[in-house]
Amino acid sequence: MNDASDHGSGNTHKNFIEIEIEKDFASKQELVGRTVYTRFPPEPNGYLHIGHAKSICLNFGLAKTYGGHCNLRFDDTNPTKESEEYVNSIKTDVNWLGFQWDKLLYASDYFEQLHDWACQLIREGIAFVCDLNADEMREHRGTLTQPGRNSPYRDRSIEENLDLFARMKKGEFPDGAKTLRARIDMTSPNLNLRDPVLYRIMHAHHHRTGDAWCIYPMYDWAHGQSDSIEGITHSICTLEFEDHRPLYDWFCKTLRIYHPRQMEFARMNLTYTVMSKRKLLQLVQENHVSGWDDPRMPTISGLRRRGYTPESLRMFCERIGVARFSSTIDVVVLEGSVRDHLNTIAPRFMAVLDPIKVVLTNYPEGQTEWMDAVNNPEDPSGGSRQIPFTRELYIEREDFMETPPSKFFRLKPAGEVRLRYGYVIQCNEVVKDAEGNILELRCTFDPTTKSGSPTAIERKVKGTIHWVSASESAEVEVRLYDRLFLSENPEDAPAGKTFLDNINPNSIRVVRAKVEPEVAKQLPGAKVQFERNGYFCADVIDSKPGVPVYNRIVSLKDAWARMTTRDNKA
RNA sequence: UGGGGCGUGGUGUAAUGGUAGCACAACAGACUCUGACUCUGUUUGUCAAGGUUCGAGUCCUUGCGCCCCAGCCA
Repeated sequence: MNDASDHGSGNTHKNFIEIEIEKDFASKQELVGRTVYTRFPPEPNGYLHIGHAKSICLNFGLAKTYGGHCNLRFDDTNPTKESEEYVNSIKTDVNWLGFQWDKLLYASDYFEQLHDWACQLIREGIAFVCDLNADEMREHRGTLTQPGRNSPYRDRSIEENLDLFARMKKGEFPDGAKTLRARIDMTSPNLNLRDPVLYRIMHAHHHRTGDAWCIYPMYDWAHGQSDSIEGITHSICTLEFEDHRPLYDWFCKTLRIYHPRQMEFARMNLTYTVMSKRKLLQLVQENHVSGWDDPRMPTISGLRRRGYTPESLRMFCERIGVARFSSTIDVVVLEGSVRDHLNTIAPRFMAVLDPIKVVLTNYPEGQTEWMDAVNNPEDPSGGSRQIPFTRELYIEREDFMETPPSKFFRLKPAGEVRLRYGYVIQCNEVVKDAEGNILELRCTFDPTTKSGSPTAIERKVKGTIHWVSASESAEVEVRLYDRLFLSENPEDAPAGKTFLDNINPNSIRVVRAKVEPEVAKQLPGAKVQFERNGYFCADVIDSKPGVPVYNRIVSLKDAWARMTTRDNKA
């Protein structure tokens, strides 16, 4: 067995699941000669989100760590909520995250077997057909503090149960008319054991089995047995299924079939977003976002479109760890992960998001110099490119201040700043309109300071800013995304309000940016860094050939912004 | 308030009963033609109270707090 400690990215200790797995393999007779077998079992009733990524990384990661296998199994036992669209999106997302399943399976593959096992239980007198309707059943179930009462149909004969169940299967009864239940214990303090429903009648078309069935197994009746059939050694799920484990165990034991071990871990919460399927659906349906893959959504498809890489998501899952404590992860951990990955791979470009014109009064009109610029300082093999330098340029509006604070290293009246890969310039004049708005900055450049020249090296200036030629640049649409919600926990809204009231009205800002020519040539999906701004991704949907539209994935860390906001607060 | 879980710095996550560590964040400094990256350093923690023990985050007792369960959803 391999050592679980080598996951990379710093996290060298084992989590509690790995520890338990190792104990099991060291001590359990039935595991001798076997390897770890896990499964990722989504219901295809929606799009996967970052919380699922944690489960995917865990299940597939365990298999990889221990040289075992992991299946992708769709828990498709409720045809009214499921569709092939979701099946396909889930397959895409799992693969995109970088994982290959051993087998692609469906709970519906086992419908026949599950049905046979149900008949077995009936024949053994431990399952019965119940005529109680939903309301009556709820009433008989009791409450958290009061025991339930036996169904009046609990003691039907085996023959009658067999007959009734067969007729349920044949379609003789309408939806809801009858259920098949296990005879366990209506007084159990665990509500899951109070004669749970095994089958319900649903005259619904299933996306895989069509109209072959009109009775469908419940989750509890399907899940453990599916694990068992597949030879899953460790069935890993989230904490809310903990109360179901006694049932899971009871079914395996009662059916006398291979018995996987269910283990639960805490699902993740993320600050500044919502994760429940219902709320995500609501955001989509009420058009608060453009769709499941809106770049502001915490869905895998949204993060992918935003520009997150599989590597960054895996790194994130590694960093947050696995435990049984319901934690809330600060979204900065997610943002930090994508920064760390993109820093190593993203080519650098210059882009001015909020341009202000600079005229170099001593620079020849009509002249263009091609300046050499490094593509990625983190990647020596990345090479370099040429950027046009001209008399008229754009710089970022916030890189100039007329009356700056003391630590402001950028351009100011009579001050000097280096233009990255260009020259050192000095600001001589601020041209304004009648209202006092700055129209342009008139500056002079120092010809001895050309980037890369020997004379440039001696010249030290505190600040370096990015720029783009006014005449030799392109213009692109850039979408500046911010967090979708204003509050850390959008769900805790004041009385009478909902999470929707916490939506950030400025979660997207669209600008036209001036960019160096190369930026306009990037292909959809390209991930780049706009120097001193952030990481950006050419949108896969809205970019057209030769006309990319950029999404801001995440800004760069900004010590200056931190410093200024802190001073303002003080 | 029946049952099941869970409480370790700001956020996560470790620690056969034996020096409370790691990551992220923050802060300070160094470096810097990205106020990025990198490097160095620093701050901050065992829910509480008792008990057992030479020694308790870990074991025991009591209390407090949080999460999950009353679908013919998963």
